[in-house]
Amino acid sequence: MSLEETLKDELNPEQYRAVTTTDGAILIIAGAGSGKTRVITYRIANMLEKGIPQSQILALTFTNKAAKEMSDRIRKLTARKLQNLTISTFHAFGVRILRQDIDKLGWRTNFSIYDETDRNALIKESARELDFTEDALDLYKIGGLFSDIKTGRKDWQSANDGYRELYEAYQEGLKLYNAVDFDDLIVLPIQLFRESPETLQRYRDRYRYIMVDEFQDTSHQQYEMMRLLADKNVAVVGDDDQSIYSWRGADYQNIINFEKDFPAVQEIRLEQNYRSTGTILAAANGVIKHNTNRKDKELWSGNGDGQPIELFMPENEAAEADFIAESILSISVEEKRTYDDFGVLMRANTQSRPIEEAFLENNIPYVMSGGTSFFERKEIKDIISYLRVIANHDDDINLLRILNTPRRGLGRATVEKLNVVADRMGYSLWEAAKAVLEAPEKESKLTEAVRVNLESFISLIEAGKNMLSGKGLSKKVKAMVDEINYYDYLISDNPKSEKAARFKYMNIESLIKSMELWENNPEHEDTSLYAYLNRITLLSRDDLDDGEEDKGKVNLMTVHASKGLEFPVVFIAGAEEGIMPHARAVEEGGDTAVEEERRLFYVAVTRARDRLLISSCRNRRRQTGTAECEPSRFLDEIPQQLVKYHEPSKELGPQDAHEMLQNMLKNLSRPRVPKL
DNA sequence: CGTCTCCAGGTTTTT
DNA sequence: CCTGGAGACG
Repeated sequence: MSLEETLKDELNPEQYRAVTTTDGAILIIAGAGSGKTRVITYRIANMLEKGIPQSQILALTFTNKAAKEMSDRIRKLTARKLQNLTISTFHAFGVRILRQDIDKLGWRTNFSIYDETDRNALIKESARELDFTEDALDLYKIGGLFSDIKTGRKDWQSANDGYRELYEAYQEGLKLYNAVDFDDLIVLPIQLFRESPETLQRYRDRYRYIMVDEFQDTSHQQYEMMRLLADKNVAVVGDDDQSIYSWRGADYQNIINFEKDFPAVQEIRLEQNYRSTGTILAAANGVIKHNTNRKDKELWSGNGDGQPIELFMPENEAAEADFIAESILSISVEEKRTYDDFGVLMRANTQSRPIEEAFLENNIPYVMSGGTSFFERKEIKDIISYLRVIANHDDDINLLRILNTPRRGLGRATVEKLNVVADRMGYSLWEAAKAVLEAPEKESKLTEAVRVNLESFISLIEAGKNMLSGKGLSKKVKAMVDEINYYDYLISDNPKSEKAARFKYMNIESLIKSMELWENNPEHEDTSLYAYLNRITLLSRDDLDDGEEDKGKVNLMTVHASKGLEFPVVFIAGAEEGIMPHARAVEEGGDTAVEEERRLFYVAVTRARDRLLISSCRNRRRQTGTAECEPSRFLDEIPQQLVKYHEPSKELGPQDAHEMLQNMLKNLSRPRVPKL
């Protein structure tokens, strides 16, 4: 069947129009489950089929996961190699631009990208230099303020002016260390485009067709970046009801801006839901209509009613976790489902622990996506820091991190000495270290031991230049990890538990493993250290390329991470006041925040295809002990006839439940994990 | 001068 | 639980 026939066959009239309208500006309002991903992928496949070169197409997404999913699907659909097609997150696209052209803004192209941890370290460092009083330092708040300032969400006002000097020091630090932060990945390309029209024109000439997914989640800055790039063929896809990133600057008013900036825009609305049962959809509609500030629309479904939504009220989070594990085991048998048919959604990463424990106990394979990123782990950050410093010697923040990790006798006093030189000369620490070592003995004032240690550190980093080009990055990294005796360091650093040390070492091994997979993937042409680092900073753990390993496992994730995904069976864990809506959001943001929390709940509900199970604990452990919980207000907004309540099964303690499960397991013939 | 040990405090969501 | 900081110790 030709693609044309496939399109006619598989798409409804609106979808068909969205797919085949390739020229001009298009706004696609796509409700949950309305086949949005399908429309986007078919649209791109169709463009390729029509002979538009891959290189002219740019698709911008919000998460790496979405980008990956999109290119996987297009690859399947077209059976082509997609070497020149650009499907990327806004941030990754920003990196790409900066890697090419950041020299025009005064950085060097081997710049480092600072994540939250690095940024905090830099703020702390800057504060120290300015003699900021320690108690005035709430890094969380200051980081947020700096981000708001940088992206133009806030101006300096009397209330904030106290931090102005610190902000300027922070900015100077970034430049001195040849580093940029996450906001810069969007802000600097815009600045570049403004200051260098030729550069902008180059990109405009190249990307003739632009598409933006999850448009409701774009920030003003991201919108601006898109607007500058877009010539006339630009399609944006979004759903105001699924806008859940306003805390990060997302503003679905961009939809209105879009209509203003591209007056000839055609609007296409996709309101038929293909995903969920009528019951689930009715619940979702019932909830979302409590929001006042939205485009009025109602999704409809041709699917049957399906089963009622099931609501459980477990005693506490451990019982909740047991309930989820138990249900997965029984449903997978009764309905012959594989583990990857299940999605377990939660509001916050903190909820994952008991659930993971229950999965482990019951031998349920699972993947946890998002969450404390793999790359935030100390041991991983340490190794990556080495790589960053090898790529960019002037990266003080990462240099400070590894200078004495593992211990090599270069402590506070040495750093202080180097800092003095660095400050006086306007050097980075690396330059300062080199200068101090080259200076005559008297000048340097370093003890002989320190001198030797510093020299060997420097030659270690310089030896790393063999990673900059050529092949076998993973091998070289492994050799370096051995060379610095990182495993011994882990053991001495975790004296209580050799197990912990080994676990951390295994994390490093899986990092190296993923590196190996990455460099052996024929689609990745550039496998230099730079290319690797570019990619890594913007990734979270679930983006790690571990091949097919994640297939056939239960999906555990935050609601935020679940956007754009669907599962035949969905659990929503922790549907309690204080969690959903989150107490913090209610405190800080009032009604608007509750509306966003409601959209979040709406997103969670609409992930489900066939079955939706919601649990609301009656008690939950807090830092300070156990607190009683009330069911989430959103539960009351689900029409009651759709819900089947389950009384808490008090008599069945964890012990009994465990026994019951063991019995069940014995009776099962093994292969529940699907063959790949 | 560097390292070790103990203690407090912390997490909403992500690039 | 895990990280980071302060202060004691070698």
